[in-house]
Amino acid sequence: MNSKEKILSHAIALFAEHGYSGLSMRHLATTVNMSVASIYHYFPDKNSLYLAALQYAFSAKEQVFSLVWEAECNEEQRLALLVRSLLTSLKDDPLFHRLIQREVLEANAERLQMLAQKVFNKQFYLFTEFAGRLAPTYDAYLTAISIIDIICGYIDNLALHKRFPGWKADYENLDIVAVHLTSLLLRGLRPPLV
Amino acid sequence: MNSKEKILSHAIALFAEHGYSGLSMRHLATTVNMSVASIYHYFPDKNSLYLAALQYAFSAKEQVFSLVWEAECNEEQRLALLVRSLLTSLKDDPLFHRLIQREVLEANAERLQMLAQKVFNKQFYLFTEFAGRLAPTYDAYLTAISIIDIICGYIDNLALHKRFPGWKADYENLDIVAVHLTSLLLRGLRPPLV
DNA sequence: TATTATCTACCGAACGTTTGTTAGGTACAC
DNA sequence: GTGTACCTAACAAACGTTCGGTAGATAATA
Repeated sequence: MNSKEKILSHAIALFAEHGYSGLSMRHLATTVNMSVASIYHYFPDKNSLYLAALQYAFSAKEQVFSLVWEAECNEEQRLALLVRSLLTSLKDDPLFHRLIQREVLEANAERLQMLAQKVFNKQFYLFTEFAGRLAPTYDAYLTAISIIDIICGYIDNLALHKRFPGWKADYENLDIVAVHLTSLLLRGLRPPLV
Repeated sequence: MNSKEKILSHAIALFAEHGYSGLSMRHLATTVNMSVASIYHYFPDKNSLYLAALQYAFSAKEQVFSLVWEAECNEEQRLALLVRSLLTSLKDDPLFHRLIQREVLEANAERLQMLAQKVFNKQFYLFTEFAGRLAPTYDAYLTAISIIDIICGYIDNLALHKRFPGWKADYENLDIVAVHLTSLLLRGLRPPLV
């Protein structure tokens, strides 16, 4: 790993932890064992570094779901696989998860546009196609974002949910949660009962 | 509204927009038309001001759901009411929504504990009770957080979802979204088909 | 009632520190 | 000799915070 990649990978972790304005160039420089000036040798300013770190982080996640889309199974089994994969990949990579959360929260219109079009576009397209096959009775777009939101919402709010009275260790077991969410979605997306 | 409340209400808006480290005391002072020193007359430091602003914001939201819990209707109608109320109250008060999002994202264990126990505790209890009556077949806790997460997730990710190809203006119409989410949840929470 | 003391609400100006950024330089490779 | 990779040291600006003060209201005293 060369110096530029070393800076980027540390920047991802630190931006995820402290946010854009919460991370100083000196803090980053100390972490990567370099001088501040050396970082400016690779990136013109802090904002460019941040954008580069974002793209670097996302590029590594591009093909996470190819396994799901390419699996040879029926669409209900694919949903189970999808729920499990999305839950795990968000929970096992908290830095990436925080980075997305921060970006969705703080990004301006232009950056959100970039995120939607350059990073998630293809995956979202595959997602809506799948949603249409899984639940042809319903609007594929709404189906897709409902699946995404209930999964992401679970992980997003996990830290808070854990503090409510009644919490059991089971609820953090992704196998159990995945089964619960999958079956809820499967029933919910069946054609309406007359 | 006295000076202290004026400072707090502006602080809520500005912290929600810029985050803790993104908002300077000078910026806040300019916004409330006061000197920086005057703010320090009311609050000992920036951190105390932030905590005071949090509690001030949350105290106004305490009884938002009493209407839902007290409505005289069956539990399926109550779910519809709940989905509608939560969607609207998050979407119509984006400052409050952002403040929660930031807090869930950035808070340490201690602050999350306070948020869960001092702010949302009672509402969450009522929520799980309701979840148990609505879907007695399933785990009330998982039911409750699934309902919360799919609704909050929708609003949380709305800004991003809007940028995906295929987006229609309808999807921002809360009446339409509420109907979609309510019926998905109602079907999803029915007893399993054998 | 007049005077003095106390308190509250505010302010300008400054404190020392940290911020993003840059200028100018060294060491080594090609 | 030109370029890359890095450095120390400094810049101006912005940061959270504090000091010492003023103006006016309120209370206490004579």
